[in-house]
Amino acid sequence: MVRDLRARLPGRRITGVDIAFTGSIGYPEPRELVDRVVGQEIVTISRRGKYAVLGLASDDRLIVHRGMTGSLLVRRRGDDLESHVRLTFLLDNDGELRFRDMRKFGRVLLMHSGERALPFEKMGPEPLRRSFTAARLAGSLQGRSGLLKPLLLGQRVVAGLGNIYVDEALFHSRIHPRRVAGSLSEAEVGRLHRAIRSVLNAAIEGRGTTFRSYEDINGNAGAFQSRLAAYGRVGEPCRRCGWPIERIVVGGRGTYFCPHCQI
DNA sequence: CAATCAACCTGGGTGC
DNA sequence: TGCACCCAGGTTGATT
Repeated sequence: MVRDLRARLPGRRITGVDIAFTGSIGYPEPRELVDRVVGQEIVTISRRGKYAVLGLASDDRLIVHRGMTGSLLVRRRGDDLESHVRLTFLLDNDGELRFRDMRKFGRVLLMHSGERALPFEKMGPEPLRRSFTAARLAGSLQGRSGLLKPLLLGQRVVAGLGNIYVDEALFHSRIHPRRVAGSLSEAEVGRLHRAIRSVLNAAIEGRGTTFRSYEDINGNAGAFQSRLAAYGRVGEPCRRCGWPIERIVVGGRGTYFCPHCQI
């Protein structure tokens, strides 16, 4: 999503904001956000964990989290309005950036670059950067008595993993999702580290996973769902050993795994 | 501090 | 058809 936005938005100026649901704005008050955003040029597009960051010429940053069902759409003025569009940023080229979010769990925030961005404060390393090493992962898991999967979902050990990609990473590293985090051997941590990176790289390459509502900035589905090995495949044969994939609940989240391969 | 769990929302699917 | 119930790519704040 960020790569697509980067090809379309830099250089555009925001000429207005239409707010259909104020709850989608997390900070500051809607009035202030509009005042600070209108007239500003979008200069940079970046990402931290699951947050997209739109850098404005004023050094304010628009920070977007899609929640469970959110999407950002780049449309032309007058294009048919999708359902559940909560915010619309009007652009100076007759375009629009629409924030669509059925379940209203997504948020848009505006923070100055000097301001401490709370969502980022306790976030762990970027999984695709060199600073995320197997040794660092091992150090973060060591001594932890909680379950591995909820820890990986917590964004503090490593940023950006959600329920689908955690299940996929655990499948490919052949680790049971109910393992205690601190119990992994060095070899297992190495496999997990490698699997996290390969799964994320493959999912980005596949332009995302459309299991239900994920859509890119043009409204198109991703393609990675066809390459999922565990998530959502309950009852279907494991791609490694043929045993039926099972669904259990771990940390309150639906969890798919192969009870034969994942120890 | 760490772990657990309800709460926030809307809609799709299933079974009776 | 209607209705109850379960499930869903996430995070946070209250409670153990």
